[in-house]
Amino acid sequence: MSSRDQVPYTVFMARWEPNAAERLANAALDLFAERGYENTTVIDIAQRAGLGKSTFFRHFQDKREVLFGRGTMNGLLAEAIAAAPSTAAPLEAVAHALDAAGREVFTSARREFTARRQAVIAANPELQEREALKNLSLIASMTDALRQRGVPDLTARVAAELGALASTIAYERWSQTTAGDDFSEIARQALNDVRASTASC
Amino acid sequence: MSSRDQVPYTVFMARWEPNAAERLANAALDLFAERGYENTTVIDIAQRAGLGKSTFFRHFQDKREVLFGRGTMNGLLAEAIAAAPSTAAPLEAVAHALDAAGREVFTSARREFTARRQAVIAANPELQEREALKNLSLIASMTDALRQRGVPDLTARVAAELGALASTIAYERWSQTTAGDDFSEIARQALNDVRASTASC
DNA sequence: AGAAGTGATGGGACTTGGTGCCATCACCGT
DNA sequence: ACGGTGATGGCACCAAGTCCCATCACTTCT
Repeated sequence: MSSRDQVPYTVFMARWEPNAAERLANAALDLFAERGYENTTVIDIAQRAGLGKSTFFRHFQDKREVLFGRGTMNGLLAEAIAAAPSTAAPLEAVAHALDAAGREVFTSARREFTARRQAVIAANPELQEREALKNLSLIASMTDALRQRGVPDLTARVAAELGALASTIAYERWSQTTAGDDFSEIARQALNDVRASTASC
Repeated sequence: MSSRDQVPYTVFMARWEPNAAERLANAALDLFAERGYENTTVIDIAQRAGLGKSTFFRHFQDKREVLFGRGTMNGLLAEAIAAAPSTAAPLEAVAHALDAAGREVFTSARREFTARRQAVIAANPELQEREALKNLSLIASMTDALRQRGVPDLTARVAAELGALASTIAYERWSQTTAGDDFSEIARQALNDVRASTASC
């Protein structure tokens, strides 16, 4: 308290700096990577971000959600599917969606960040549950978007499911490549591989 | 304490009656159906089963797990896939697995119970997360079982995923039928429908 | 029969996730 | 200078989950 008065205000005033949610997310990822998810308290996260416990829960529904940020993916994929040419087959529309994901989310700039995040998730069942649910939500969004294109119900579900599988496989390959390969290309290839595999079932 | 001595022993001695886990699971399903998952305390469940909180957590890892019992499904599906004739294509082996599930798990005797359980899950996101994770685990088991039959990696994943989708769809149809339809038949039909849909993608 | 052992249970203390409420603070417009 | 607004902090509180130890019913050995 007394030492605080001797130094420039901004050094200590994390309280009113902007981007509280982003600071919290970064602090969380750092701590999870350092000591693990279970050995990190919400209070720990808030403190590292220069905030309080209350503020954490004002920005995130729960402790897990801090790793899954603003779920902008659903809308992104749905819009990309809707924007696909009306002549495109279901899986081609899904390919458009994966392309959009590569352009907007899985950019080469965020590759390292995404990898760290994924490592944390892989190390904790609680986080895997949340991720599984988010994935279900993505599939539901894609299914809806396909239905609105006039795709029959069952076909829409199958296409969305195959798209999600291709996305998962693409992500695995993308995070293993050392070079700065483009996610969109990898995803397109993965989707073709998946489509080919459906034939040999 | 004093009143306990005045009445027959067995009336109050839930403590040493057998099947503690089963009693807990039944009590939990009842209470969840009555007041909802969130309005039910672990202590409530334990009390209705005539047990204590400690005992609950000795039988189940957490509050959610009480609805997902002994995960015997993984082994069942894996064994059924392994037992399928070596000439069977991947999806045919998966069909064998769904058949086994219909014979051992989704029996007409358990239809009502399964329906109540599913209604409770559908009403709560926390439980949906757990179910999503269990489903991932099932898919992983089936994928492994297929790989051990010599099925290539990607094909195994696709087949397992399509099988899981067929299973979900079959379950939806099965729980909607008023008659005592056989799950195995419905599942076989659902798998055929899914396979047909993959063609029109 | 009595003693010792075994396994399931009960219960309380404790940590943590999560909610609710209210006072406080910085900033903005009047 | 004044009041309004929105973000924050802190506290009290409940429930989930962990730990530890005493207790109890039942078994086995002496």
